[in-house]
Amino acid sequence: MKPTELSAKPYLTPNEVAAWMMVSPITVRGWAQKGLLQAEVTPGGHRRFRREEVERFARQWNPAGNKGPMRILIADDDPAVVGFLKEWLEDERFNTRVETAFDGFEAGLKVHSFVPDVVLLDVMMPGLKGTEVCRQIKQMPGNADLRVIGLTGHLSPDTERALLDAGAECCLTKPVDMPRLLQQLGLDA
Amino acid sequence: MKPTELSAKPYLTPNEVAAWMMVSPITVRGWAQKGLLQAEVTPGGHRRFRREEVERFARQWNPAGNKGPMRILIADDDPAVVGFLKEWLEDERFNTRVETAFDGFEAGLKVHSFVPDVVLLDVMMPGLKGTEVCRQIKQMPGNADLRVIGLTGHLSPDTERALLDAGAECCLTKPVDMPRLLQQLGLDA
DNA sequence: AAACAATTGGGTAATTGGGGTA
DNA sequence: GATGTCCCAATTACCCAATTGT
Repeated sequence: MKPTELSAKPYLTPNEVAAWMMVSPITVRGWAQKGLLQAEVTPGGHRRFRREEVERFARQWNPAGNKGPMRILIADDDPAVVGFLKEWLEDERFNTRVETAFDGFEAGLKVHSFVPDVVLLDVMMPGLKGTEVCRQIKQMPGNADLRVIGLTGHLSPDTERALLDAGAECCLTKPVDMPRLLQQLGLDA
Repeated sequence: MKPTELSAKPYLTPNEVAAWMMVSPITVRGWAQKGLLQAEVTPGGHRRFRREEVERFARQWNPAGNKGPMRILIADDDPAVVGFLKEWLEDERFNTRVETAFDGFEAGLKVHSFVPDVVLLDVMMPGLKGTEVCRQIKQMPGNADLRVIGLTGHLSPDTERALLDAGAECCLTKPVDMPRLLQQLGLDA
């Protein structure tokens, strides 16, 4: 029997995480205790880390020197809009990773699990206030650099100002002018 | 052998239990030897574990923590309901930490940032489908043990069944019968 | 039925893990 | 903020013979 098919196990021990992150096991323990890194617990009280969670954590603590694909989260309740944007943005010419959210809850979850660089946010999603969402994102420690681009059908000067005040980078109208969006994202180079 | 038709078989082998509990088979053997985990025995002396028994054993060590306050996230767009629940649940007699979310996005964020043991979820929040939210929570790595208790004004058998299927623990009607809720949470002991 | 690979049990030694504190 | 150390419990590795499933 092969003792270590490390890539096969769906979970990692603290030691394995420590080795991967090039830190001491004690540090990993600290992360877990502070809730920064989510852990499962064996009946005996030892921690086990799911691979996905470790990867998420690694991404989160990385963005300092980040290279790699631009991570884009599209949050809109209209599947047509989402599909359209996703189609454009996943073009092979760009170096992007695209994730979608069709309601506010999913968007909130994925801000943490996907750790996007940019959020394309429908500011008129049912049950949500775009400005509030924007403010909440920016308010979270570590998310200050997360870019937010608002999308809306009817853009009044008031709502736009409110959005920008809340920390949004800009606000575009639907239907989306893709060249404009690509330029804003910096994908037109 | 097939990957895992875990939910089909009535009993589990030591290896399967080990994978489930994120532990090595040897550890499972240890649990069985100490009598912590009850086992059947084949004619040849190999152990077989009944599903119910393994679940019992797993829950014995996990449920809402043997240590620390119970972390409760209240997700409801009605400030009156939230305030009422928060007031009750923060009673000093209980060992609780209560956090609130007034829309789906905030709820999604706080599932990760607050890391609740239980979510009290208004299943009729604007822009949200309670069953979807529930499913998304359960689907996330590490959140399998997160309890979800639905709250709704009008509880139809259909919506209740859908919620339970999605992984909710139960569904209560508003106005909330607090003794009932406390009992469900396990705070009435 | 017979062969074969994978799994399991038993026992002991070695390693790892958690918590608290420096 | 990350790490070292101590104590003690939980988990794992390694030995080989027996059982299981195909």
